[in-house]
Amino acid sequence: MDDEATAARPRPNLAAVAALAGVSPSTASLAFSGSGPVSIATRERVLAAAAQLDYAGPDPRAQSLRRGRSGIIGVVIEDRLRDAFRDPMNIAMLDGIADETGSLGAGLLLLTENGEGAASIRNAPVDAVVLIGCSPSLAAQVAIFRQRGIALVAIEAEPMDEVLAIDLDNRSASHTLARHLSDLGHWRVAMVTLPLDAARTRGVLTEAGITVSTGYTALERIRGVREVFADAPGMMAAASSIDEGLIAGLAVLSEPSTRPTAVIAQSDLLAVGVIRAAEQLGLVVPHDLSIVGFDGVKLDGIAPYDLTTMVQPAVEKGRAAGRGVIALLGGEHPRPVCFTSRFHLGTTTAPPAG
Amino acid sequence: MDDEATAARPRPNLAAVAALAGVSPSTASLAFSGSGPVSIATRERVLAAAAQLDYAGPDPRAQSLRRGRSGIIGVVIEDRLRDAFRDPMNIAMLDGIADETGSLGAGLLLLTENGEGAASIRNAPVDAVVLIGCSPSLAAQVAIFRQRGIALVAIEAEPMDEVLAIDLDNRSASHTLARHLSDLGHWRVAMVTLPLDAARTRGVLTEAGITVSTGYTALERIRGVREVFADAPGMMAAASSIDEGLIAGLAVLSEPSTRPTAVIAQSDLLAVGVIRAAEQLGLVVPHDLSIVGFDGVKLDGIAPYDLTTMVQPAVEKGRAAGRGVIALLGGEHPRPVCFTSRFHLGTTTAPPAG
DNA sequence: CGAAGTTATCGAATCGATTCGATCGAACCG
DNA sequence: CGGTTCGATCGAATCGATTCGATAACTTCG
Repeated sequence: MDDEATAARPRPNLAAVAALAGVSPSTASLAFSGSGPVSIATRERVLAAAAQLDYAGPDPRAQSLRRGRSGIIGVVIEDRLRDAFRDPMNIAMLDGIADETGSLGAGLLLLTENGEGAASIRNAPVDAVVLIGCSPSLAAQVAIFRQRGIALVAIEAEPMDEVLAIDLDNRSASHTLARHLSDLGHWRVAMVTLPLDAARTRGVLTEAGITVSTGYTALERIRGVREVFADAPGMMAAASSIDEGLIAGLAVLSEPSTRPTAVIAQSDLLAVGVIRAAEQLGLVVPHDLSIVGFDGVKLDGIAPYDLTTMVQPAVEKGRAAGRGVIALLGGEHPRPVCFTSRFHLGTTTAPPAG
Repeated sequence: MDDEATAARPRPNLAAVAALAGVSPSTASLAFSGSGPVSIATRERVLAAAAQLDYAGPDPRAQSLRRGRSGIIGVVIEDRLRDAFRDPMNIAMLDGIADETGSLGAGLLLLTENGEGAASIRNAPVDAVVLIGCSPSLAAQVAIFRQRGIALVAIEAEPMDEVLAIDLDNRSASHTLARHLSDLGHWRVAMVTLPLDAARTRGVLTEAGITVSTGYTALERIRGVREVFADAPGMMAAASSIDEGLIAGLAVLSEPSTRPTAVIAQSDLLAVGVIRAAEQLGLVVPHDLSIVGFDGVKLDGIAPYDLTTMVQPAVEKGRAAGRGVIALLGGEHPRPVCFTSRFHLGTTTAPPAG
């Protein structure tokens, strides 16, 4: 009964509508798309026939085959959505992309690179792809998309051929932060970094680890710091989150003899975690320990700190990526963009106590 | 030069590969899909030809037309991604959906219902759609998808025909919280609710507002509370966030003469905001004011409270929705699911002071 | 050695719409 | 009044793959 009701009602197609309206399929198509000369009477007849048949409009699958465009933009996210969306910067970028590409029609397709997700990278019917953040298998992904002839935009990734780069001044921004601490008189400075490799290994930052790293953003930020503090040690976090900042912060601060007077965290969330760690160890910020972050996340609701940080235009980065996608699809050759971060002096930095 | 390089390289299709390999397109298709008897020699010849032409595999657009399936699952999100993803529950659900539907192939397509997004609802090449949370235009959306013959799953929405419901025990869970406060001796209890209408109106909860409301979850939670406190007043927030909780909290608590002894916030984030409001007004939680939330968000990193709340299985809800999608696409008739929340006694509730 | 049964391959129809070029009729102009 | 032009409509090809039924070759068994 139920099955019959469902199965016995095959979706009508444009040809059926055209037949009922007494016109050819081509005319019916014209009537729907609005492009091309169709008399008002005919159009209304077609629309009436469509209504009578409960026709929902042209099948997007057929359209995308014929037009060679699906209207879908892919966004490649790291393994788990949960992890990716924990970082407010990623959400902001996604929002910016959605803002600009909304007019294209279909929407944003979330693609993950893990396991069975590889299939999604190979099979997704996307017109263009935005690569958010750096991924271990970035090169492999880019190769696949290139072979498929799909337009590519990468946010904060190493420059690559045929990939439109949307970059951030990670290195000089980090330099600015380091310089700020240096100016205050700090010289024992440690870093808490974003993940450097695919495995998101926690632990001490080593030169070997840097060499094989695939984390472009993290690397650039390290380089910026080391332009000022050439030997600054570091601790790698497994993600950009408060929890991870706490873990890394405890590791960095727990040993009093090697305790730095300032910590440069590669994200605001990590910085908040480091502050927590400091508090747990009885250190007063900024008296005993200066802390800087990166991103400019609004912490109003999250933590009662005014963090010294570099504010980056995350939504704007997403918008630029979205505009880049549109330009590429329009056959243009947009130029790469590099955004600059703005220094924000908060209350978490001060001259070293000693 | 560049244009020539790009334009002069039309993507090869399966027919071209077949021609080069000296077989028919049908055989080449068999060789790629692996379904059907193809001799090893032939398959290798086809694959070699594909490699030679730099063929990236069957075009997903053509496949989806032929097969009638795109492998894409749509997820309808409220207006702005930013707003939707501010709520950890939504992220958790999305993650659960992704978990279960990952095997389907293409990925999750984010659909928004605003302005031009309406086009995306009408045109998205999706096989099924998960409606997350309640939307003002839910009925209209459902009508469109139904007409298009797209399988529907709704998380926490009013029961509708041909829509698989994944529900939560919002009413009885809220009853439990209210009962908890009642048992402690509270009788002047106020609510801070999730948005009740499309406009996300802030302000005093009115009976008229309840009547025209489209916010299923918010309504159910109100009903649960009013089973215990029949006349409990409320303040509507514009979103589930700490900021909004602060605003609503200040509104509820600022007038000492009408100040409640307990506040039932409809989400943990709202509850944290209300606690902030209480602190700003010099009230001590839980001595001067008891506060309960809803959701069971991990606040470890966000706020130093152990909130009394109902813990809901958000990821599991998403998983159930994902399984529902798969079942529906498999032609099954899955039964609706209703999850239950678990009471968590924290340190934000106590008997009233007076 | 011929009938029955496999196995590999091919042809052609099909999915549903778009679009270019052709056609037909009517209005317009000299 | 005949030729031209413009507008509306139609036919047919096309997008790229999948899949069913047919065919051919080849094995197996009586």
